[in-house]
Amino acid sequence: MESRIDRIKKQLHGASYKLTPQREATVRVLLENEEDHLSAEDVYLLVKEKAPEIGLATVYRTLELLTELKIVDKINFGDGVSRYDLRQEGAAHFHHHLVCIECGAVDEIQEDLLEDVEAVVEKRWNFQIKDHRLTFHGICWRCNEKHAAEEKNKEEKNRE
Amino acid sequence: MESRIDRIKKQLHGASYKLTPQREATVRVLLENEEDHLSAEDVYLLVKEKAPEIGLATVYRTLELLTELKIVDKINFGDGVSRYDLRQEGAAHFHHHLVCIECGAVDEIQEDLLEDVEAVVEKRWNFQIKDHRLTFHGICWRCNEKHAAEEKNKEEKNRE
DNA sequence: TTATTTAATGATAATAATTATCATTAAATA
DNA sequence: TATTTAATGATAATTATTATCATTAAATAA
Ligand SMILES: [Mn+2]
Ligand SMILES: [Mn+2]
Ligand SMILES: [Zn+2]
Ligand SMILES: [Zn+2]
Repeated sequence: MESRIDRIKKQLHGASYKLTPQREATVRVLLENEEDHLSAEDVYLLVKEKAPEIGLATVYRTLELLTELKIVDKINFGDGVSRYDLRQEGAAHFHHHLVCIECGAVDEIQEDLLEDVEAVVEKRWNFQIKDHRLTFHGICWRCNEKHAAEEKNKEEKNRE
Repeated sequence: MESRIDRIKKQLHGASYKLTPQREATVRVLLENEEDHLSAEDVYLLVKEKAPEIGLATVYRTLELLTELKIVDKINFGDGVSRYDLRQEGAAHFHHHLVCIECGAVDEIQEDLLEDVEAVVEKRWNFQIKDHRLTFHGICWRCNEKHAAEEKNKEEKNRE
């Protein structure tokens, strides 16, 4: 974890930026909530708990900077706010997302899965792919299981 | 074209909405600019040319309605505005996009390409896919060709 | 038809996310 | 130490979108 911070520090230095206390606090919040998809406001509130003097503008600026350096990815799930997602270290591409239209959960797919598709796109459309965004909208495994259980229950009642 | 409007009219009626003159004017603008990716404001300005009395709120409402009925898809390319895209008639899923990071062009891929990936996601993640968004970011064929031409030019100069 | 209810519209106010501004502070450098 | 530069925090400005509400159009009932 500390090493992760160190590596991010080096990435910043490499682009001649400093890891100021505010920036570090922001990065820590992102690391501590890696599985979430926080908005700038979300990050701001969490950072404030540990560094109450920080300003919202600084959080926006830091998130913008981290996006520029491809340390985080900015993503929009269509709810009117941008969300920020730590990129897996060394990942060539952004990971994929599963958005549940029933419960709102957002799950992640770290596997690439797109290698073949990208090969086709690069060749057939002569498009040099640098990154991508792939989001599936549908019903998550939790909701699916819940429905299956309900279904089973109903059948049992019917048999009585 | 007229038949396309008629079918949309029927879709609206099927959900007990009317195709009012304002709604029709909005749909026509979308049909006439099918290859574009217009924002609500863009649509508003274009509709105004033919139906100057229309209000911005009505355009927003119409676009929302059309999205609900899956006649258009709402998409966000990360530039802070929602864009509206007519769905291909009878298409199960939204088409894909190629966003050029050099010239800003947005091209479309109508082919599915994701069948295999979706089969994997449905099975391995027990996720019931209803729709998706897939956008590639990179360098478009026009910019690629331009670079190739420049490269060739430079080589020729060198040989002299 | 005319009266009445309902749906849709247009103008505009309100909201909310993001960006810009600017004075202040911290850090780096001379 | 003095000076330049980078970063910050407060807050104003901007902008896309949504909410409100009076008015109009359409559908329906009488
Ligand atoms: Mn994610
Ligand atoms: Mn499109
Ligand atoms: Zn769910
Ligand atoms: Zn291009």
